[in-house]
Amino acid sequence: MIAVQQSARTARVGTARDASPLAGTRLWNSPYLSRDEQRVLEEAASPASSVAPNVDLVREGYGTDRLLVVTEGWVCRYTTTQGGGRQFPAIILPGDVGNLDSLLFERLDFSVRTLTRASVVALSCEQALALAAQHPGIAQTFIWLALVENAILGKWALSLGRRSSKERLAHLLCELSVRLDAVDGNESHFAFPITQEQLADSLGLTAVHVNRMMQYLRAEGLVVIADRIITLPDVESLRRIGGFDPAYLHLDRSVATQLA
Amino acid sequence: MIAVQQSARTARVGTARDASPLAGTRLWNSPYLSRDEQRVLEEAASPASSVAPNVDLVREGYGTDRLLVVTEGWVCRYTTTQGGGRQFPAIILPGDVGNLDSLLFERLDFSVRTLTRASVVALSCEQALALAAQHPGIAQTFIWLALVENAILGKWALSLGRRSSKERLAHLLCELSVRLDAVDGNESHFAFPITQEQLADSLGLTAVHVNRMMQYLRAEGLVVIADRIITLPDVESLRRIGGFDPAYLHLDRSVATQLA
DNA sequence: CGGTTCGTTGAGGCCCATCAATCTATGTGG
DNA sequence: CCACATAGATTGATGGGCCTCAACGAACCG
Repeated sequence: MIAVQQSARTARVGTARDASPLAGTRLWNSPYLSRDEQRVLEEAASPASSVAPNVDLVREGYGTDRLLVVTEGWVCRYTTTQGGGRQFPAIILPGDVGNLDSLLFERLDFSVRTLTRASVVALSCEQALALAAQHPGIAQTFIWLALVENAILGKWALSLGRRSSKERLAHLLCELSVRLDAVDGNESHFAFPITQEQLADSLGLTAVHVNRMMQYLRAEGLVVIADRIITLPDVESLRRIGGFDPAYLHLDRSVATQLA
Repeated sequence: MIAVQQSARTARVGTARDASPLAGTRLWNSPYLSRDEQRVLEEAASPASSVAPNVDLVREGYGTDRLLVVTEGWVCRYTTTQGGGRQFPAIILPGDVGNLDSLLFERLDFSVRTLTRASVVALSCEQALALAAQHPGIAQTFIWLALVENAILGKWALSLGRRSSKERLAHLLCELSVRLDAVDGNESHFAFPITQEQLADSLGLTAVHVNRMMQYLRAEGLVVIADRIITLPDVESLRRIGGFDPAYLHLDRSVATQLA
């Protein structure tokens, strides 16, 4: 099945055959990098290290001197209110950078935490900044990564502020399917290791209500979940419900077309 | 009154005496720019042009070849749901860039619209990118601008997802007072040209409910509004209500300390 | 002075939170 | 291999925060 291959590909970005642990990463696949710049980045990257689920990689108010590039597993950013409420400003999928902010900021204003077991490649911030200063393509890549994050977060804000719970869930599922490159025709199929409570923290809802909305989507035949694998048999309908238009992910010039 | 001077300062970033229309702008005041880089940016900027209130500068799905730097007035980004719901992912204050995304993206995934009469300085995207490639400080400045936008939006997501309407409003007022550099001791005082409907679109609420929460804050003596000027007599209490901590604005290395 | 925008107020209702219990799956130690 | 513990999913009952609809007042303006 194509879908299975895709979910395998998205679950692990780099393969043993690749020269660099960064291979397949958005940082590495950036359309703004020359071969030379790609090579320079590769050399600066540390080997991947494995991290258990539910581990904080960085805590809000603290900093790191390393950029964390996730190559396997799901990671989140989270922030909390004084009352204990938790909200994810981002879900970080294989290939994404977890803490781009560390490039310029001493202290992060969010925490970064693994949702599943994950593989993380580290890159010295100092070195990354120095490389950006020497190589325009690397600098542009960082700008690009930040702008795409921004675009995604902007749509999350729209969901959080103006969409019903059902629409929010549908929109998030559509976004994940596209970001994981798991859309195959009008179907989508990918590993879905996240709990309903974590979904709730992404959507600004309670786990109980996420459960009910998930049941609704299942009853409509728009979502099938089995063995932590999710199938979206009718992506088009789900997109209509969520008001999802993939344009904001700006995949036109990125990895997707590079592979084509 | 110091407060009045501050509100004047924040309402108009550049002054007639400044050589460049960019003067006072976050782009121009970036801590990462050398004098030389500042000068190069100045030369690339067009003179400021005035725009009426409620005018779209760019529409979602379209693009511009110009970076729009707001030097006077308030501007917003907005997105809409299929049902007509509107949400601001950002409020753009004097000194901010309205459409950083245009640097790299053909089409914007939000619209940019004036809330008040505004002055806008344009900067060719092509030229800006070329300058970023030649001048590391300019490239870092763009990264910095994008990361700060991201940090702000992340906190908005926390508000939208997990804070009550009262907390949301308090948090936004605190954020605006700091971004406008209008905090003076435990008081704050600044021009407040935004309607309650526009506030609602920032907060993911209805105008009716914003009105009620505003009344609540006024009744508590935490907000005073007269002649489109807002006064926060007790910033500390307002921050406690909103769970506001200005760290996420990352002002430590920026304009504020540059002026000191 | 009439029109328009914005702020204000009230009544009623719904979406989603809250609280609590049950069920299932997984894992773990004896 | 079973008893038990734990995490996650599910279900039900109840309530509240915010929305919706509607009307009115106030300020501004040509």
